[in-house]
Amino acid sequence: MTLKDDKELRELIRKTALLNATQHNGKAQAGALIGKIIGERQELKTKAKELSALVGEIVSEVNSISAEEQKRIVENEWPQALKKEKAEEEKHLPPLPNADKYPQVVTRFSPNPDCVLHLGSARAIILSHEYARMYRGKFLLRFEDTDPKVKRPVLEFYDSIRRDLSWIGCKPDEEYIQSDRIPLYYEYAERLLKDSNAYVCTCIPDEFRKKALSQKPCNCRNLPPTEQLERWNRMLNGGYKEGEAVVRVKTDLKHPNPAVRDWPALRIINPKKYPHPRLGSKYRVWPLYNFSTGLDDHLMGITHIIRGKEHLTNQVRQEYMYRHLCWKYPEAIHYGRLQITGAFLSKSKIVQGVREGTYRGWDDPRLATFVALRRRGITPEAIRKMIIDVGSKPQDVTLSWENLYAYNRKNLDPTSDRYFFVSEPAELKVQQVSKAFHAKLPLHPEKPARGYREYTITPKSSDNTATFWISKKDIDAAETGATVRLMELFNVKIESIKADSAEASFASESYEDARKTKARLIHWIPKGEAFPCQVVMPDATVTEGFAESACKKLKPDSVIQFERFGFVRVDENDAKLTAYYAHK
RNA sequence: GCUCCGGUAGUAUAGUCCGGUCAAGUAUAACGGCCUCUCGAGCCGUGGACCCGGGUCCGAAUCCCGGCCGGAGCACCA
Repeated sequence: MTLKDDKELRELIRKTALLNATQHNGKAQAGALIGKIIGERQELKTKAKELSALVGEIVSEVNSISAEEQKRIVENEWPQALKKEKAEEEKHLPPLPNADKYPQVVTRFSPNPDCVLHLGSARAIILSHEYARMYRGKFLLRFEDTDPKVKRPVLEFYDSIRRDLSWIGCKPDEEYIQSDRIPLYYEYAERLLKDSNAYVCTCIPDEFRKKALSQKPCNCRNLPPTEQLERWNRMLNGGYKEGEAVVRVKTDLKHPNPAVRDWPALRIINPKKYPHPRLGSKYRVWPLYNFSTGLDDHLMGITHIIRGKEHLTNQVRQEYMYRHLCWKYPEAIHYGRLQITGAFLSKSKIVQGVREGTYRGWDDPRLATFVALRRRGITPEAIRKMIIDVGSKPQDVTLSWENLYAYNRKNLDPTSDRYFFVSEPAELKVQQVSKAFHAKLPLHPEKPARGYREYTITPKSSDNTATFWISKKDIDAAETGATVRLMELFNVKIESIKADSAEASFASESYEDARKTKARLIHWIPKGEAFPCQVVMPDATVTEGFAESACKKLKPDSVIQFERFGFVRVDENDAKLTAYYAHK
């Protein structure tokens, strides 16, 4: 039977075409239809050409019908089909490669303790931790502190990293410090030397580089193991000085990437001149990154390495060593660089800025360090969610703060109490207040159970006036003669405006009046109920003003919303309230 | 220069491996409206993208080739 005679198929095409046409201004498109039809009836794949002709025929029939008529037919014959369905799904991480080949997934985060943690490290941390959790595996912390000279570790950062990790919700299951494992690295160095898989190179670096570039071995490479071990001992006992000898792991000298050829594994650092912050002058031979990391990843049973793509060639280098030792290289995921608009995410810039005093400290609001984000009231959940959404792709990403704020707002909005903060206070004097008013302001607009702040406004008996603090911004926006509502209190009519103050008269009490006239709603603080407050903004400038007196009882670290101003985190609260601005 | 990697709306992401129900989904931002005693939240709606050029194919975001753009590595750093 040819397709042309297949009644059922013709009907399917007609239905699909009509549906398609009603969705696209009365004109169905043959290409899209063929896709849909084949999607539903895979067996037609081989007859695509024939099908294409048939679809073309039916489509021109359908397209010649008017749009109204098409719609009528569809509504009559397939009323169900017009309904749109929306599938909602929670985003999770894609599966890890070959996770089922290992008895347990083990991931690691391995920082050099030479700086505090920042958003740039968040990807390695959160993805490694999240994957470990997803597969009920283990997440290890490993301090890579084997360079006492160029990237010297600093004692305070071991602890700050532990704290930051636990704040972000990624507590490690185990912790290792590489500087405690030096004898282990020595053992493997000897083994590689003994097996002629490594050699002690005493060439001056430039000379070696020339040889390597021309794919030739240097004179040290082929010396016998006994000689290598003798040289090794000389490295250890001081027979060579810093820079005079280095252990190299043998690779392929013909490897297309010169950077891979016979890479250095251990070198000498003058222990007197460059003592290690933890161990002092105990060692003079220190492993280099590829050696210690490569060994540890295997020895600690790491199954999945998640790190930046700058490490791609390091994997190639390390794989040579793995072959020498007959080990299998773990799965490795290399993600792209992460930036956030306007912030420096490089350790060197952060360290330099703090040291030079450009920033006030590691938690300066201009920085994207964890401590700075924490101080501003950015929640760990928001950061985690954002990083998980970004995932582990090899593309570079530039995040915008707005994005982070949106995640954070979702966390903060339901839990933050509301208060009034008057920035750059200006005086508002209201006349003709004939009686005392009682204002009851909810702490949260959607959750009355959270309670209220209450203020009684009693006019001065001599002239029936009441005086408030309001923001200069609201004074600037006010117009003489206009009505303004003091939120949850009463409406006033603006009589006169000066630079730093305004006068008004009582207009009415009901909220309905304000709605009818579309009066602006502004926040206020009764004179006498003002509590000095400063808000440190994200650019480190300070906005001075008054918080309402109910804020006196706020505890440091709580995050609140100053209405019509933004979310802030209470930083200090004694004679004066100091808050850090998070975002609108 | 050499060696690698990557390019989907302003931003981020889904889809790419294995071509078809993708005239491209989602979030956020923008815009408009509704709701709300906050400029917050919520709800509804609108606009917005497959880097470019060829090729294969009935059919390409997806496969192939070329180009362009971006990034990383090329340390006795991690």
